[in-house]
Amino acid sequence: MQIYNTLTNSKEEFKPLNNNTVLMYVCGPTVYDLSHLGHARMGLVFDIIVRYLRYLGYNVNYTRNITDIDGKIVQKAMELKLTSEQISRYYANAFSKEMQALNTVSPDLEPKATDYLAQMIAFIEELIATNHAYVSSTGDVYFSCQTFKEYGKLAKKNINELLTGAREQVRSQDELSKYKRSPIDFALWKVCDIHETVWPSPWGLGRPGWNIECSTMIKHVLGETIDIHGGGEDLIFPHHENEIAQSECLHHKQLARFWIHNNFVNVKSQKMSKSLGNFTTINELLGSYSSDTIRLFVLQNNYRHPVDFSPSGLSAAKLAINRLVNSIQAIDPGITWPDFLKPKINEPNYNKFLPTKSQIQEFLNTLNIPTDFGQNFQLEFEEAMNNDFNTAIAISKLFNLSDQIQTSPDLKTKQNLAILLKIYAQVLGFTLVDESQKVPPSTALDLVNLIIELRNLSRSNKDFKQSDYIRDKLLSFGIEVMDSAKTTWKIK
RNA sequence: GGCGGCAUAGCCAAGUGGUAAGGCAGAGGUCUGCAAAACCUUUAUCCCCCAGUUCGAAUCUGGGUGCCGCCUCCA
Repeated sequence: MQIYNTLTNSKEEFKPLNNNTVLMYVCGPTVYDLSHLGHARMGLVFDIIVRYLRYLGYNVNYTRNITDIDGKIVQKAMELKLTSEQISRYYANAFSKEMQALNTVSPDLEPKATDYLAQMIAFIEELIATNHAYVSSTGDVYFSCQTFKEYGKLAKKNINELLTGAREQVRSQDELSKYKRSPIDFALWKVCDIHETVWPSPWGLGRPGWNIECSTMIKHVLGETIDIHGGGEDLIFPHHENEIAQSECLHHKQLARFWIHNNFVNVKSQKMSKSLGNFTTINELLGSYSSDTIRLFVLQNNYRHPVDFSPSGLSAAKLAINRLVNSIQAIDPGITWPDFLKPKINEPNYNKFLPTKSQIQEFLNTLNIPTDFGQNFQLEFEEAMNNDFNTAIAISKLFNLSDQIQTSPDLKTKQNLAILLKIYAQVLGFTLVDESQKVPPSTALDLVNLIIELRNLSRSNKDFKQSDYIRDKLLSFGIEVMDSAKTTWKIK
């Protein structure tokens, strides 16, 4: 299994530190607004990583934090005259629902910054005690970047260049830099006096800096060294760089062995972002496209390359998904699925128990799948995924399989290959639910009216045999028809 | 300015030394009372430009052009 590591800018063989257990932490959302496609991409990329690692048999501890301390949350709360907690709870909830609607596996742990204040303060105190941090004349606490000689190793930045860059650029921060020993030092604790959302600390009322929460929660939830740390590419600098600095200064241990970063969703080759206002929310998207469609659209691209958002791209993905859904119809409806493959969508956390390779293999052995094709398929699928999660190739194998199903002359082969397709689509998180015959309520109303109209046509033709048949049939569906001057109906 | 990335058919996109995956659109066909859907077949002598290394390059090296991201909150 090769994974591209941002730390070394190269693909490396992945092995967890401790046997079979993978400790994985992903930077989650700051909950102050609805999420957009870009957040969905982050969710989907790490969803695939968790799914596939579990498929390989790893015991993955998937932790994704919720940032519920942030100036933007405070600002929104003031605008709406609500508390920060109300705002963050609302949007954390919305995010969780959206991620579920996208059929992503839920994190095992979802720590919130507000639950780790004491630990953050202790963390900062230790950094001060070891001279990696200092209290400025304003009372704010800063991390002293120059005490960490490896500062810049993740983002490949040279500390001197950062210093010159900062001097030229951050003119608006002149005020601030007077209190910092170095312009690149970042805040660990900021004192402030907005009543609503401040916490007491040895340095006075205030809020923790953004970077300290992840270092602290990783330490307390997962440990001092984790296997995988992930997030969006824009977090590399300064956020992840700063996490490394804080944690490694304190623990003298590597914070994360593999750093995985996903690229962005672009709109007309410009980054989709809140600040540019060119975003489409996940909810809007889910109104027009299924989770499978969105998933295909995202996963057809390499996760380290930008995806260009376009309605035509999504429509293409929608049609493509149809082909897989149609091929699945070849499955014998009488098949008995093993427990681990049964849909358990109504159970909470159903998707945490993902089938492993060996479970799938055991089941496939009971079927009579032509070994030449079936085994090649699995090998090629895994070869693709083992190469830094090359979902584009893995998906193309799904379409190859679909072609095999359609062109195979033998019914049993068709059925078995369709089972193979369904299982491996599931490994990639596709549901392949056939939604083509889902009748929306408004259409149901139109249908009843159409049948009443046709029945009235029979009645006016004095074809009472047919009109009675329709009335009885409708009644058996629970729809009572009443003929007066005008025919009416109601649900009985 | 520094660092990083990208440039492949009409469109999206994988491939990073051995002769171009996959999806959409297009073309032809099967099916069909008509229509639609579905399915099948087919579609790049070539991978931004120039020079070089090599038996062999889209893939490596050097140079150039264009686009994007990070360096400031952002997945």
